[in-house]
This record gives sequence, structure tokens and C-alpha cells, in this order.
Amino acid sequence: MKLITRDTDYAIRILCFMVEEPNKIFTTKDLVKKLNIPYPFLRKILQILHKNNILEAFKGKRGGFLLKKSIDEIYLLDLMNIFQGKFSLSQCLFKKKPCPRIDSCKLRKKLKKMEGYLLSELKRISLGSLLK
Amino acid sequence: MKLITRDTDYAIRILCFMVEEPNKIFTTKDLVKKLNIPYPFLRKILQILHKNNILEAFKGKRGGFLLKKSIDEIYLLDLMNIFQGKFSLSQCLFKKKPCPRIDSCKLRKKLKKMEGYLLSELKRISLGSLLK
DNA sequence: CAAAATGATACTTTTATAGTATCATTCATA
DNA sequence: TATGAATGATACTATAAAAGTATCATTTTG
Ligand code: FES
Ligand code: FES
Repeated sequence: MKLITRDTDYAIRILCFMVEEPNKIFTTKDLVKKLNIPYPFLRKILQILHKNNILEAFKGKRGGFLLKKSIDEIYLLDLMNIFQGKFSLSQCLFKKKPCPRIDSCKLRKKLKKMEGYLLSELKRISLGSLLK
Repeated sequence: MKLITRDTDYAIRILCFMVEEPNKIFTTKDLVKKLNIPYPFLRKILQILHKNNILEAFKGKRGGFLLKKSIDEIYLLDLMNIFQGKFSLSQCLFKKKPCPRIDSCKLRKKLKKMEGYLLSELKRISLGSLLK
């Protein structure tokens, strides 16, 4: 079971790499060379990071991407939300319909609790904290 | 993101249902009627529960399945292991090869910690505890 | 022996993840 | 001002995992 998918993982690596030269504009090609991520996939991820305001983008010749936020302001949970959708462990699987037991269900309550714990942990993990 | 897949979930329902008449031998058909699970899928799940020693199976006419363990001895984590494989959140995604950073990686360490917490919680959840 | 059950196992469908391709737009600069 | 080097937008394809189906063999009871 994966808590973190590949695109989130790549995003982490990209950002952690970029912060080493925080004022440099990186092209997709630059990053491909360093990070071993396939060019078109990397491109997609960069575009998404841009749309989500984490990177600044410059079009045209000499363009590329620039880190927009401090690495200490970017949290793992943000990236997970961006690439994996809202984090939730406790959806009932009962035949897709909303479950009749949904309020009383003990299992759901326990899952909610775990979900709460994970969220609180994930909230605290900034990319900065992964590098220190 | 799902912590619990459909087959595990169905297994929980099956066992929680069977415990209401702990000495009754249930056929697959009996359970289909009550549990709204497609017949062949239910059958597969029952076969797996049997192989894993949670149900006793009787072949032939008048056969069926009988709960073999007390519901208080069956833990959610057991079912997850059976249907979902060994629980692990913290595998590195780095290009499938074992990752060079695997020992020093901070992210992995944090995931390991969360994994540990989840395991400890899951270990404590018996099916019995979901019913009380 | 026939009917009614499970055993074993292989197959198919659906969904999610991972990855690719392509044309449009922008910008620097020769 | 045309060209090439970059991103924007978006649609597509491939792979893997989950969910579900099908089928023939075996066992048991009546
Ligand atoms: S069975 Fe539906 S929420 Fe638990
Ligand atoms: S990058 Fe491989 S274990 Fe973290």
C-alpha cells in the first residue's frame, strides 16, 4: 500500500533539488539530466507545480521554472493533495452508495482516528524538514 | 487512498455476520442473500478465508462454511495481510531498484514511524471489538 | 448415481497510476 | 522580424492493481 505516489515523490525530489540553487531558473531539460525522471512526465509535474503556485514559470527562450515558495512553507501534505487528491482513509466501500451504517460504523470511527493521526503528522512535514 | 480494500471489507462483513449464529454452517448462497456480495467473488473470499484457517469448510451436499475462530481472535490486520499482502507504507519508489538513499532518507524514516503507529492500532482491532 | 456443495485455478473487466505526444503560445535574440 | 527554445493546455496510451467472473474437478449426502 502506497501512501505516496510516484508523482508526489518526484515533486519532492524536484523541489528538494531546486532549492540547492534557489534563484536559478531550471529548464525541464536541466532537471531531466539530474533527476532521472522521464522528460514528458517531469514536464507534466512541473506544469502542475506551476499551476499550484509552487513554481514560477517563464515561457520562451531562456525560460524555465523558479522556486516560488520557501521550502519550509511547502508541506508534504500539500503535494499529496495536489497529486493524489484529498487525503482520506475512511470512505466506506459499501457498494458505492452512501452507507446506511455510516454513522454508527465502528470501523469507520477507528479509521477516522488513524486518518486524523496521519494528517496531523503529514501536516508537520515540510520539505525543509526532510533536508535538515 | 484506501487502507482497506473491498475483499478485506467483505471478509469483515462475512465474519461479523456469521458470528451471529456461530455454529451454523453457511453456504455461499446463504451469504449472498444476506450480504449483497456477488456470488463468485464471495466464493473466492470464502475459499481464501478457509485456506487461512479462519473458516472450516465442508464439501458436498449440505456442506458450507463454519466459523473456526472466535471473533475476538481475528484481527483486522490478519485480514489485511491475507487479502492485501503485508502492510507497508514506506517502500521507496525510486525507479524500482533499491534506493541508494534508503538508509539515510528522512522521508522514509517519517513514513516508518507512521507505519509503526498504524500497525500498532490495527493490531488491536479485533472483529469482536467492531461489534461491541 | 445425482444433486449440491466446495477446491483449484485461470480468466476478464474496471479503475488508478504512470507515462507519452502534440499543437499552441510566448519570449529572447540574431 | 523570423527562428528556436522554452512552457501551456490537453488529450492520449500503457501498465499495474483491484474487482469480479467462469469453469471444471472433487467431495458428500440422500
Ligand atoms: S460499513 Fe459503511 S461506513 Fe462502515
Ligand atoms: S528516496 Fe529512496 S528511501 Fe527515500
